[in-house]
Amino acid sequence: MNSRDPEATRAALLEVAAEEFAARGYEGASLSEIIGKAEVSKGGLYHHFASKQALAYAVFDEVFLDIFLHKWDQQLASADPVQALYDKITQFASEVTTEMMSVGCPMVKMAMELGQIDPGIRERAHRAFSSMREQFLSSLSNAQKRGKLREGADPFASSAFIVASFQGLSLQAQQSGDVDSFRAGAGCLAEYILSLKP
Amino acid sequence: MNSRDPEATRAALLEVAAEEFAARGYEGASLSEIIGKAEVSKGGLYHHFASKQALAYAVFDEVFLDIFLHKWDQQLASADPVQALYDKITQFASEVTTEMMSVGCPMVKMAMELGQIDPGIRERAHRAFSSMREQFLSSLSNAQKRGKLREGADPFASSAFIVASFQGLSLQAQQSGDVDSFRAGAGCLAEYILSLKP
DNA sequence: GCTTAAAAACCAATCGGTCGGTATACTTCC
DNA sequence: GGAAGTATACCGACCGATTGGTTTTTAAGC
Repeated sequence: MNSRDPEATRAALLEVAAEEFAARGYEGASLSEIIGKAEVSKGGLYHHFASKQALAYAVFDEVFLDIFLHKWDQQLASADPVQALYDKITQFASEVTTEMMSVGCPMVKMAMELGQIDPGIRERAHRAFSSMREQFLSSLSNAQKRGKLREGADPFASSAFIVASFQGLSLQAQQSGDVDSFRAGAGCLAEYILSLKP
Repeated sequence: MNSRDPEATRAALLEVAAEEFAARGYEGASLSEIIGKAEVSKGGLYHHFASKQALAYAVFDEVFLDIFLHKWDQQLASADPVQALYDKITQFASEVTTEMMSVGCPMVKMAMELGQIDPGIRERAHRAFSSMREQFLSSLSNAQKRGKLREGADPFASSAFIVASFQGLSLQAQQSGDVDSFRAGAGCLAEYILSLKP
């Protein structure tokens, strides 16, 4: 990586760092390992990032956050988001394998490890969840206006519940490794979503 | 702590280690810090625990697991567990404060950090979730026999869903710090639980 | 030729872990 | 019951390795 291409160098560092942080956590990840895999020297890393913390912030903002915030884009943009969410979840539940479950969301993992310690991460996590909730709220509110969501349903509450439930199911699946209970639980969630239809 | 009381020494180490692991994570916690707060020497620690990993296993088994597995004891042992769960969740949602939300379950945190890396932790987490699911399943199945759970309900699926949803809500609350959306989400969960009544 | 990306050597601090040794307690034997 | 021997509990100096981070040097590109 001595081809003097700053953007490529930065991107390589960001990519490898994201892998390492996701796999070993913030404290567990070592800069030596990162620069080794990215084939960048120590000086190169510290030219682009002021500290390990700054690197983590960049990974959070530029890698993890994107994955997190665009997970439901397609469903929420649909003309009938309730139906789209139902379809996606039932489909996902039927296709899921043990390997898929073991991954987990890197954003959540980093927020969990550092949220209590690092105000910067806490703030970022807060913003991320707020954004996702707003996405759902906006989509479901519009759906309600178009008559695609039951009149009595509370879009705000439903948003919070759906997001949290899915996250909980994923987390439990990841830590438990039990496909059957994930499928069963996801079935209940799908059922709940269906109950939101008019 | 040179009063030669092995059990007390061990207990002190376990207690402090639990705090440190919960606050800073496994990698973030330092043995020097732990022995400092517990007022035990390095040799004392390594007399009781073979390694940092062994200490973490002990904390998991003897501290975190208990908290995790007995959280719903009272509700599940009730004559009408569905109603008891509903009551507990609505009560909790109404009483919850920002400080309470920021804690999070230490077992889940440790499982999240080490589950992908350490087979011992992965196995323990798997057992923990299985146990909790079995607790719910057994309680709900019995309730169904006694006519306290709707005939058409699936105790297995409902167990998985309730546990996962509550975990997801807690996690989102912890990372987001938003009391309102937790309350709203918990309201939906309570509503779902109520729908399981005959 | 000046700026800047990247490399390389280097730093103090801290990490988990080891080890020789000491003080206390429990057994054993006379 | 007291001496001797053994096991346990604990101490703290020390270890090599590694950590995140800094400084110095090299070299590429407008």
